[in-house]
Amino acid sequence: MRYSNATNYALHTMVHLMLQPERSSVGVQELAQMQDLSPTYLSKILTKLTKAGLIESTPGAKGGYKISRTKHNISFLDVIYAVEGETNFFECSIHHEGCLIENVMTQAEENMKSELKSKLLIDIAKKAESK
Amino acid sequence: MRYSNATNYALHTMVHLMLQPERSSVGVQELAQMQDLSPTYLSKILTKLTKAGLIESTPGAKGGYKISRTKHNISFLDVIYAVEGETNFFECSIHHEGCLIENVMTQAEENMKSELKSKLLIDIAKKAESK
DNA sequence: ATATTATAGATATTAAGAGTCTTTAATATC
DNA sequence: GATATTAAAGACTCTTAATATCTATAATAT
Repeated sequence: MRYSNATNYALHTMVHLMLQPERSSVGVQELAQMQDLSPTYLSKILTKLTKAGLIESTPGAKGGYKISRTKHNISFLDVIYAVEGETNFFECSIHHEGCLIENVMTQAEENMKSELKSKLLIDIAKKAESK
Repeated sequence: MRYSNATNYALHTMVHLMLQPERSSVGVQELAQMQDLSPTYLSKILTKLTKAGLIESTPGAKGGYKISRTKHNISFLDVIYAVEGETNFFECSIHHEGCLIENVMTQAEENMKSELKSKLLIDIAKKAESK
């Protein structure tokens, strides 16, 4: 199993937006170019981030996308959920109560997600900046 | 992202085989019926487990599949790797050295895998037995 | 009014997963 | 040795999700 490319693009975009001075707006054109993507495709991903409240969009001239002013401490998990939805890695197809296998898999998944929830984009942005 | 159904089937089959008295052979017919699968489809999955050395197969009358006599302490991760391959959840498409995002994702993935490596099928089988 | 930029919807393409069918090879039993 | 049984392998189909692309529409700044 793999995370989608979309998740990868979203994470890179978020860090890039975090690095903007004053967290000002950047157009999809520039964001797409940066990652060698078509603007229309990236905009689909960015709309998901917008709906999740992670970024804000303003149409029109001088518009674009910028980091949300209201949502702070955005984590890796926030971005993943926004792009991929809050689905589970594993679900037992044989629906018997309290499947022991599902229990183990779910526990492992939750630990991973808990870790990704504690990883904040801002920390990555700061690290990237200081390089 | 999701683990494949095949992984689910494989895990259930492994536990079932663990529960056999003397760990004797079971035919794909019975294993498939148990999970409401077609035998030919399940056999594809079982062949992967065989090649990975997790189970042993004997063709012919009274043949079937049984837990490997040589490989002990089979973990959840062993089964997952056998079925899905040892792929990574996340790979940065922009191939720059030491991508900070990839680092975070890889670390989280490794922790999860490390946990799944410590979860042994035999323990699940024992729990299931005592119910 | 015009240029710019995001959003939405329709559509096409590709890749992977899921599953079936048929043939071949190996083994046990008689 | 003949026969029945069972796994392995290969070709093939079907479905679904991801990955896009294109066009039209709505919102905003100048």
